[in-house]
Amino acid sequence: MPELPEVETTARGIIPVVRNQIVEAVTIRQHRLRWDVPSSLKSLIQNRQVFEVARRAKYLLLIFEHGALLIHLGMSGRLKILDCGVKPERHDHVDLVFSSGKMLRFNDPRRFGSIRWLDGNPLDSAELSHLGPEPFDEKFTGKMLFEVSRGRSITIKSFIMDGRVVAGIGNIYANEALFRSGIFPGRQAGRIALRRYRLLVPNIQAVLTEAIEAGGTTLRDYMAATGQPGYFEQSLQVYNREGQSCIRCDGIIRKQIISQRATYYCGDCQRY
DNA sequence: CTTTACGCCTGACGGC
DNA sequence: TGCCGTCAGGCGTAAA
Repeated sequence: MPELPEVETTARGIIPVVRNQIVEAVTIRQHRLRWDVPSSLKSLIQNRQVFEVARRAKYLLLIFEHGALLIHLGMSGRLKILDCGVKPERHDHVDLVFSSGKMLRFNDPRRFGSIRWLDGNPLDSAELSHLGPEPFDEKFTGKMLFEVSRGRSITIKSFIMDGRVVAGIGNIYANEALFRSGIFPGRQAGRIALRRYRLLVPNIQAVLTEAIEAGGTTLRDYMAATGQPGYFEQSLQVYNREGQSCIRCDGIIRKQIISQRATYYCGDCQRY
């Protein structure tokens, strides 16, 4: 499900309910997520205060004084804000109940998501320290992408979806940013010129910003923690538009599998 | 080192 | 109506 804009929307949605709140209770109905939910979770966070909510790549962080809860939504995960006492539904795996009477509930049908505990400063953890810059970080520039890509034969689409290069770009927004930049997704990253990377970076930032402002993209089951769907689907220019006409030229949107992932592009304005 | 293929899971959908 | 194959927004790991 969620890429950076959806995780960011979720983070913003839970801040009013979670920040500065004390964890009163923890319920784990299903331990088996992508990684096992630690059985020590309750003793780690009960009666402790969340003092900040953050996002890094597609991870959500509930930051405590002594460590952080690292939440990943995988493909189908979501968080729900509810009043405590609401009966659980199918795939409601973990509840965090706060002393305010509100509850954060993790639901994930496919269980590709995860909830892990990180001791100490989360940014120093093995889980996060290998990540590249955030797309809005000043270190993320066309020049940087150009330099890091020299000698790489990987496709440009896989390259920008690699979290070690830049954090948080998933399949939908990789497709959209490459379309906006007129770059063929299957082109080798090492064979793209500096001026084209200088075009790509602001286009990545623009599509992510617009998607965040629209509350994300709801294709199947994505919902913000507040229960609101995202409205960016209607702004998608290539994703899921196979066979339809290009919004910019007379071309037709094609679909091709690149690096095992559905890839959409205009056959006319993304030639190389 | 880089690149690719493959699971981990459930549910929705289309074809027969 | 039901069965079966395919596909889905992520990502770590193993293998090449």
